[in-house]
Amino acid sequence: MKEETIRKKLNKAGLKATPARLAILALFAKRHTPLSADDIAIALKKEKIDLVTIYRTFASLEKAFILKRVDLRRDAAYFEMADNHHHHHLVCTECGDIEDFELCDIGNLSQKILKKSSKFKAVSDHAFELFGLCTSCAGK
Amino acid sequence: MKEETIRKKLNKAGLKATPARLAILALFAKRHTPLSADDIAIALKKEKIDLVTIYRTFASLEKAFILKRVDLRRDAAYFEMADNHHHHHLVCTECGDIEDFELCDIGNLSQKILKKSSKFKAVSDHAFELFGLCTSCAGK
DNA sequence: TTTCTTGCAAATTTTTTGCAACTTA
DNA sequence: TAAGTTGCAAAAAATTTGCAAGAAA
Repeated sequence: MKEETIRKKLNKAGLKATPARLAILALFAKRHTPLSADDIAIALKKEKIDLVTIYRTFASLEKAFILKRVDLRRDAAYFEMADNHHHHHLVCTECGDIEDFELCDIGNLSQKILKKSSKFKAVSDHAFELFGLCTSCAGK
Repeated sequence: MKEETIRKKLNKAGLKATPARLAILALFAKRHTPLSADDIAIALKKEKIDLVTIYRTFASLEKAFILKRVDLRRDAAYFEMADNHHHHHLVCTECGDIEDFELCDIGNLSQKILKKSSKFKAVSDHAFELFGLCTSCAGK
């Protein structure tokens, strides 16, 4: 993703295009896998971005729907670009390896569920991840 | 759930039926909502179960498939009885309120996804939660 | 009695807050 | 310049570890 695109995105959200945000978003755009605060600190150690800044960036970009949280059942919080083509993850419970998949019928499903619900009025997002064994871990 | 049932479950898993485990599982059986370590410590404060014990109980019961982890996008880890009728959650992003739903086609879906996968051999579990607004928060 | 569990203290790890200095628009 | 951001230090919260004492099978 071009820096210009990222700047526009931030702008539209009313967020300033600071070096930290640009670097973090560029990293998310380059890597197509969920990243934790620590992952980012390590990958951008040359840029020396404070962990606090990374956490605050997560918070502001999540609120702006630029990043989205991904549940990997790990210790730390993971995020991903929100605008990538809609997809979810197969997660290996043994080695943590991740594969994306796009097949996701959940838009329909969630409308059905919402209709049946007595307490909910709207659904804005969903978590959908599959946990299992990758070929190499299953072989062991 | 009767204590006898719980004892059997633990037994079958090769785990000892200690007071802490019995109390924790009884609580999970009574409340039908996901609970964090803290929730349990508070609910069972009369029993004075150490937080460390609760975390260790989570670990052993999760491994034994007696408890399962639930992703609520909160700060702490939440668990639930694993054997309850299969269900998932609508989670209000505003107030945290939870409603269960049972409609879940994911068994089929995950087989389809697995077939298409190049790296995965088996899927043993899935996370599927919907995030949105409950009626009362949507009204605000 | 043997093995598994617990509690306590202490350490780690993850995430958040306060505040002054500094950038971006 | 005004509003939003960052880094640093410190705190808070969540989770884990070591070890000796205690309980279950």
